[in-house]
Amino acid sequence: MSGPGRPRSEAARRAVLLAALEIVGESGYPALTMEGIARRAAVSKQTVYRWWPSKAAVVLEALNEGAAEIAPTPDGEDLAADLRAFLWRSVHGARGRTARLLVALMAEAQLDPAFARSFQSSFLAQRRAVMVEFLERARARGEIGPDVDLELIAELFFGALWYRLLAASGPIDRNFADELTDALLELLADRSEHASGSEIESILRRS
Amino acid sequence: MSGPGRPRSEAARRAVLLAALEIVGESGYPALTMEGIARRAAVSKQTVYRWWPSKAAVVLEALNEGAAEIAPTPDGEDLAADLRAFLWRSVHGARGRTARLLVALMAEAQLDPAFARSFQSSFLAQRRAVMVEFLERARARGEIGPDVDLELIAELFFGALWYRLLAASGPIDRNFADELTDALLELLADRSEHASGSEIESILRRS
DNA sequence: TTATAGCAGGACGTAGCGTCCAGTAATCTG
DNA sequence: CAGATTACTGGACGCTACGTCCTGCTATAA
Repeated sequence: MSGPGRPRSEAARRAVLLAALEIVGESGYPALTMEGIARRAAVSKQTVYRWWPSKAAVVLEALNEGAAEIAPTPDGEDLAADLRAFLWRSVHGARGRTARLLVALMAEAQLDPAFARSFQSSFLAQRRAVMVEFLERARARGEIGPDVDLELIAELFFGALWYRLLAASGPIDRNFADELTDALLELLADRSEHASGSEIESILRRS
Repeated sequence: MSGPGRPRSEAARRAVLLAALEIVGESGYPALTMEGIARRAAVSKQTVYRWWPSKAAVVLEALNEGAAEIAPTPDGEDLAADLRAFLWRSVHGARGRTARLLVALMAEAQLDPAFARSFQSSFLAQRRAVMVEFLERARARGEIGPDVDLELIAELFFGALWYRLLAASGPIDRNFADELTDALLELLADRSEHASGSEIESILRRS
């Protein structure tokens, strides 16, 4: 398939990703530099710039590389149990070493518009989509009413999770996941009279 | 009051804060540097380092300077209306120029542990506390049941707001504030049987 | 008047930035 | 095999900001 010319070195690619992870693990993300990556990977600086525009791009690829084995979400027949499992998996996957990478990438996305686009589309939006699809399957089984905004539910969850990560407002543990599960289940229990009543009220109040 | 020696120059202080805001406004936060601040403020670099440890600290002080006139939250007798007003005020205050400052500071907090501490304690925790106190006053009036975790409510709100800011997942407008208001009101409507049932379930499920 | 603290102006070495070049290495096409 | 094409190395480049230091001057309190 690939045209003429020397093919890209897979060894160099892996060495770069590994070096980046090692440096972050040992010295923290702020200490990561393109020069340092090239040195540690024993690779020319030119090669690094050839394939990645910034250190954040390197880290994002390393992260996606490791997170390739995301097992699909198992759906049962009990929304409460399924959601609890789903949220716990998500919360559990945002701890320790991974947590440090996540917050660093989110920070970088705020400072680098080009990286922001790839991070938002190739990571954040993906995660939201997975959750929304999970909820839509439950709705198809009749476990969620038609009047609940599933996008909003997903945003409440990821918002709370990211807030804990970024604001260090509390532990990211099983209890946190359970509290969120209970709250979201309450919102998913579509008591339509109350819900539509509330919407009408808000419309009136706005005028 | 102050001991001997030349007093701190208020003119220099204001010049530094103003210069920082101007540079951010014109060229964006990433273009802000300590050297640039000193140049623009026509102030010695030494003076800047004398009073602020980092550019983020300068911006945080400038932000707090401008946000000094935060009017106290008016409590009425209707939780729904009060909460709607409260959330809208908060959402409205996180837009435009201020939004750019906020995301930059949050980003910096992830990369600079020393700044993270001051940002979390002197800003994020403050905002949460104001909201929790607002909710506690409503609870004291009997508008919120005793079994609702007000800290969690506040975290859901700020989480969603910050997520919109950082992930650019949607517009930060009146409709967004209203959706959040409706969702939180639903959670604040303490239907205790349902809630405690859910908690018991979660305890059983954990064992 | 003297001690004390703040400010201006500039110099310093360090380090990463992002780009460029010349030379070498690996692969496809004819 | 020969030539075209692309990738990788190694080093160099100017640039900019970093954070610290020094000298001399200025403004206030005791």
